[in-house]
Order: sequence, then structure tokens, then C-alpha cells
Amino acid sequence: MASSDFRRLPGFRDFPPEELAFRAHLFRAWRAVARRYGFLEYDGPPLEPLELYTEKSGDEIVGQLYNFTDKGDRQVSLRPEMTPSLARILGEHARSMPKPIRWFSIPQLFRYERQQRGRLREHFQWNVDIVGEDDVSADAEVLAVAIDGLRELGLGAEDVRARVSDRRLLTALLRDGVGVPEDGMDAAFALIDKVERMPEEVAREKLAADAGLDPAQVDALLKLFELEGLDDIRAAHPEASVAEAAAPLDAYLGHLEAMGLGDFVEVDLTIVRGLAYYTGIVFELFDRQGELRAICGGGRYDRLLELVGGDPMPAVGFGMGDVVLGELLRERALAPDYERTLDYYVVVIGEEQGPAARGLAHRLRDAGHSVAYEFRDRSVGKQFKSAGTEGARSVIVLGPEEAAKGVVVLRDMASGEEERVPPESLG
RNA sequence: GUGGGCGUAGCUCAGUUGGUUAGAGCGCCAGGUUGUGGCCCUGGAGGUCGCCGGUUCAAAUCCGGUCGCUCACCCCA
Repeated sequence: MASSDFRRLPGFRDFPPEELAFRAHLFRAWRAVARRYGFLEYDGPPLEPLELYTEKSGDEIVGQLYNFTDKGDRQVSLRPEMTPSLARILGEHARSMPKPIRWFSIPQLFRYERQQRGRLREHFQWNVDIVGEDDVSADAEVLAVAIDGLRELGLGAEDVRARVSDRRLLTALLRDGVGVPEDGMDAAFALIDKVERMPEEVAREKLAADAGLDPAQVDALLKLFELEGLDDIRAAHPEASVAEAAAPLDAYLGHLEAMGLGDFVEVDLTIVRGLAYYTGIVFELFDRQGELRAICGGGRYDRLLELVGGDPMPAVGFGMGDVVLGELLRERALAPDYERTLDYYVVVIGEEQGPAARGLAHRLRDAGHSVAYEFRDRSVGKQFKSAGTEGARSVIVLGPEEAAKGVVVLRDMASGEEERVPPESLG
């Protein structure tokens, strides 16, 4: 047991080769899908000025920042999310860039809070954003990227679902359909976000107390969440403002249907998202069994760029973390088997073959092959054992008998077949 | 931040009502005579039983604290 002084910090992970291989598997899928949609990769610093988060992200995030004072007396924070950095980066360059801007990143993000399942103090998050386009097509495109990211990893509509809502629609429903007073809106939004996680009685009490609703209004509000689909919602609430606010979501669903992704998507008015900067369509992706936390969340945030001092610019995007997704993939046996591989392992019989072996190995490496050999003079049996352990596809044997004839033995480790070939023919 | 459960080798665990030098499997290393891997056999390394303190003739075993892990709450990337 290592001294406790050297222990890894709580909520942080080590990535030995097997773990790193799994992480790389996720990153490969994410990058492949993002590029397929024409997105460009970017990054920013992992450490940012504290003010980048304290001002605009909403109070929720501030309490859990991994922040401290640096040696220059600056108030700094490890980044808890990527969007403020993105807004800052774009604020400096967006004006000169062709629109729409389609960017993605895979930052490591940090939050100071007690860890539990699916929630560490550090994680990697696939961030995908479209900036400079307010058409709902962009919203649909972003959700399609998220869904395809999961499909690329082997998950289908039977495994995951996207729950989508629109803050503008919910606002219209609450104000004009239910009659929530203007000063009760924020409280109502906050409660709706967590209504499915609390008993109905508690929800009723809180809606009455915090949002100032009478019992009839509480009934009307809770009834909203029993409605399935946009058509039911519009039928239940024929108000003109509702019809108007439902139009973008209607088009959104149509676009996703046209892409063949309709099976993944369902309207769910309880999806609000905690971050204060969302302004329109919002969504979260969950495993169908509902055992895990949200895999991904995102939506439209049209005002964020101007809030951090940039030009006003519409934006829509999402973040997908590696922790919950990793749990889901492992649970569904979709994590690839880890295996070591090597193109060649060079077995040396007798120290006098050493120089020839090193020469051959290096020539093969120059040609792009992975090659390893034993560092010490060891028995042939041990050398073959190492070749097997390291996953060598072929073993090249250099021995005195072969050297005399100017050949080497080439053994295929899978089939066990051997042939004698001149070393110049390899590579 | 609040509460519950847990804490024995790298990993998975066993350790009988507290009682002599704390065990197994897997993994690792070495060997089974420098010409052939997967199997097998033999041997070895590796633990101050998370840490500190208390009770006792005696503590891995009981008690307290602390740290860590974990689940839930809070909150949500």
C-alpha cells in the first residue's frame, strides 16, 4: 500500500494502458462523428480566471468550482465546463470567421464535490457547438451529432433516448396555460427540473409555496407532464401563444425524423437543465433503463456570448461526459476487449546474433512496424513466452544455423507455421 | 456539506466465541540444462490486517476517532 501522502486525490482517476485504451475508444468515436458532420476541433486552457464562471454560469456551478488563489494572487479555477471558454475564444475571433461556426472539443473538466457513481471531480466531456446560426436546423444537427456519437459506440434506440423540451414552450404553457405568475416562473422552472425525483405530495406543496400556485393551477401544471407528444400538448392548450412557441420544437422533431433518428427522440417537458444560460430547445440523453445519470445534456444558449463580452451571437451545443457513458457501455458489454499487439518479436539464439537482431528490428521500425525483443540473453522458450505475452503476430528467429545460410525463421504465432526467408525480404 | 455501509497481498476474497511466525486463487518473478509461445510442475517476492488511540495477559477480530471507498441526499458538467 502506497503511503497516503502519495495517494491519488479523491475523485481523480489513473489511466493505466487498459483504461486509457477504453478512453481512447470513446475519443475516437467522438472525433470520427464530429468530423463526419464537418466540425473542427479546438481547445483552451484547463485553468481559467474565476470570474469567467462566477459571473455568468448561474449560482449552481459556482459552489462546486475547483478554485484557488495562484502564486500571483489571481483568483483562478479549473474549468468546470467548456462553454464559457468557448464563448471567450469566439468573442475574440468570431467576427472574422465564416458562419456557422461548427466546433468541438474534448476537454478535461473539474468540479470540487463529493464523488459518487457517475460523478467524479474530473471527467472528459465531448463538447459540440454550432455558433452563429439561429435556425432550428442547427439545433437538430447538434442533437443528431450526440445521438450518432452514441450509435458509433454501439448504442441504439433500444438503449438510449433523447428527452427534449423548449424553454419558450414551457414558459408559454406555464404563463398562459397554467397561469403561473411572473415572479413564480423561476421557482416553477427549478421545481419542474426535479419533479420526477420527488413524491407527488412534496411536489404539490413546493409548487404552492415556492411558485405561488393555487391547487387548481398545481393540478394543471402536473397534468402537463402526463401529455405525450407535441400534438397532445397543443390539443390540451389551444392558446395562440402555445401554438406559436411549439412551432420550433415541431420543426426540430421533423428534422430528426427526416434523418431517421425519430426513434431516439421524445418530448418531455420536465427537461429544463440547471444552467441559467439556456434560452430555447434543451435536451438530455438517458439510458432507457433509467439506471444511470444523464449521459449528455445541451441546448440553445443565444445570449451567452454577449454576456461574456462578445458580439451577440446565437449558439447551440451539448456536453457528453465519459464517466456515465463508460458505465453504460461496460454494462452493455460494448467496451472493446483490451489486447496488446506487436507486429514482430525478434528471438535471438546466442549473443553473437545480437547486432544482426538489433539491425533488423530497427530497419523494421523505420518501415513503420512495431517490433520488440528481449533485453537480456534468455532461453528461447522464455523469449517465445514474452512474444506471446506481448501479442506478437510474428516471431523472427535469428540463430547460428540460419545466419550461416543468410536467412531467418519467420513464425506466424496464430497458425504456428514457419518459413525461412532472407531478412531483406521483411518489411 | 449531511446521513448509511464498507476498509486483510497488485486483484478477488478466507480468516472459526479476541489466543502461537496472517492464508488461498489469479497475477508477478525465477527455475523445469541458450532452438520454439499458449498448458503443466516447482520455488520465490509481496501485507506494520487503511491510519491513530483505547479496552485486554493477548486485537485483523471489541470500542472511539481519523482518512479512504461506496450508496443516498444536496446539486448537476
